[in-house]
Amino acid sequence: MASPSARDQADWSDLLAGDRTLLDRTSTAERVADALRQWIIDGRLRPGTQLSEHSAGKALGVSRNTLREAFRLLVHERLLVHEFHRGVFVRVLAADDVTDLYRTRRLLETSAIRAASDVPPDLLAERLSAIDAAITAAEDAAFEEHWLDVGTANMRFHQAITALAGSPRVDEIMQQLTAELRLAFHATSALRRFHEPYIELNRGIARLLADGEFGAAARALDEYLTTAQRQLLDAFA
Amino acid sequence: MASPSARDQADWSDLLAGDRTLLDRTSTAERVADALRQWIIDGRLRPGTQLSEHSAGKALGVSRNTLREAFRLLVHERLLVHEFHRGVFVRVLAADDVTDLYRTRRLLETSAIRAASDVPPDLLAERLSAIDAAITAAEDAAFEEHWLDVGTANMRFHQAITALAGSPRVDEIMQQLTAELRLAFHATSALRRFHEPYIELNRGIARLLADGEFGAAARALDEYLTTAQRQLLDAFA
DNA sequence: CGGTAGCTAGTTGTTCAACAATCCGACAAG
DNA sequence: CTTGTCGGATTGTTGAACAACTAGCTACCG
Repeated sequence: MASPSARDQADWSDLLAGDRTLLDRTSTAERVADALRQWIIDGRLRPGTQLSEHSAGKALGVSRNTLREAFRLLVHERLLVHEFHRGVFVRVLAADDVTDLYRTRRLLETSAIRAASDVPPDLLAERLSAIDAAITAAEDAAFEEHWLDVGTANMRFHQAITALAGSPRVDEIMQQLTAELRLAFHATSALRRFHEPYIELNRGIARLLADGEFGAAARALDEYLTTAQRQLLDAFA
Repeated sequence: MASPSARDQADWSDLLAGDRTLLDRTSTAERVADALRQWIIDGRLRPGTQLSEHSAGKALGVSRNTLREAFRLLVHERLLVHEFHRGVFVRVLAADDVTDLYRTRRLLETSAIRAASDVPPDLLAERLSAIDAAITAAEDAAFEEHWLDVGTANMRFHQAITALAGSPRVDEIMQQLTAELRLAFHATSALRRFHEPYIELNRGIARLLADGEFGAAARALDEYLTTAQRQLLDAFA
């Protein structure tokens, strides 16, 4: 018990416990849901598309029951809508949805920034570097003119912002919101014009955060999101 | 088209469209999920209980597949946990979960209060009256010594607080958080001592809101939640 | 010509039965 | 006390079957 080898074994079990969740997640329905989610996020499945159980099941090589379980998961994430006795469709966002998505984002992101003032310095530095990494990734992708990747990196910037709150639940909520937002982005064809100008604004906000100007950063982000929302709503009409 | 009967028909279709969502929600899996959710929230299913597919399916009179769909829904709401090849269990909250739940609540509720300053007066009055109604319900239930109902009314108070943000998504997030919180409450046997003292504090916050003192109300709620969190964490040990 | 009722074909909702994969406890061996 | 092995029980997944429903077509009637 007090021997060195016992101590090693305790360390092993801790490490294994951390990985267990990753190894266990091999359910067929979840993998199907992962694939569908990726297809929707990438825009390979356009909003409004109907996913028939028979053809989708045959295409993916899974049974109807398994596929229905996967559908349920994505319906709960709001990526699909389920109409009783009619089928499931890739969600089509309405203008109201965009408004509410941005309202929720604004609330979460600005609160997370304000909560950052209570974070211990070492943790804060770690989270700020995650924000910087996302911006750098966006800059690199813009240089190579991969506008879809720019969008992905921008999303990761905003997720890193909410991660300042240090809450797993808030992180998951934000992840779901960003996936939902992709549905809106696919409505705008000009991805470049939509994503490119925000990289610089993101850099500015990161600078304010690095200087500890949390209030100013929150205000800047609030204004920023209002602009983005308006631009996206315009593209809807 | 312009005849009175055509107008009547238009009115009918509007009315029917409003009810359709209620009538359509007759999926067996969802009704099963509703029943299970209620049992968990009421404490009839204690945290840690395993729900075997066979016995639960026989008890509810539904097939295994339908039951599994219902399980998926509740797993996604974090009321159940699913362990691969082992089964589903009523969630057992850890201290970390309670901490994170309160962190998220604090973020959402205080932000919603701060957002209330931008709400038009007539809408604001409506939402404030919903808050008052919840407090009154709690007072009545306390008078009759129905402590479970006091807890329910208190939850509704907090949901009414977040409703100040005016966002359907925030409302849904909060509803899920409160359901999850019930799991924690069932760990404390002394429901009365836990819920009763907060009624008066709620009333005080409502008064601040009615006076337009949003900043003070947010600060009071923040402190309040910190106290409640500590009390709940103590009950966990 | 316009609209309505009924019919048909195809899809979804739900159940059932079967088999494979996995977990769990018990028991035996070192 | 740990390690292997085995058998029963539970879950994961599939396929088929039937009921319930939707949508589009047709024929009929005014």
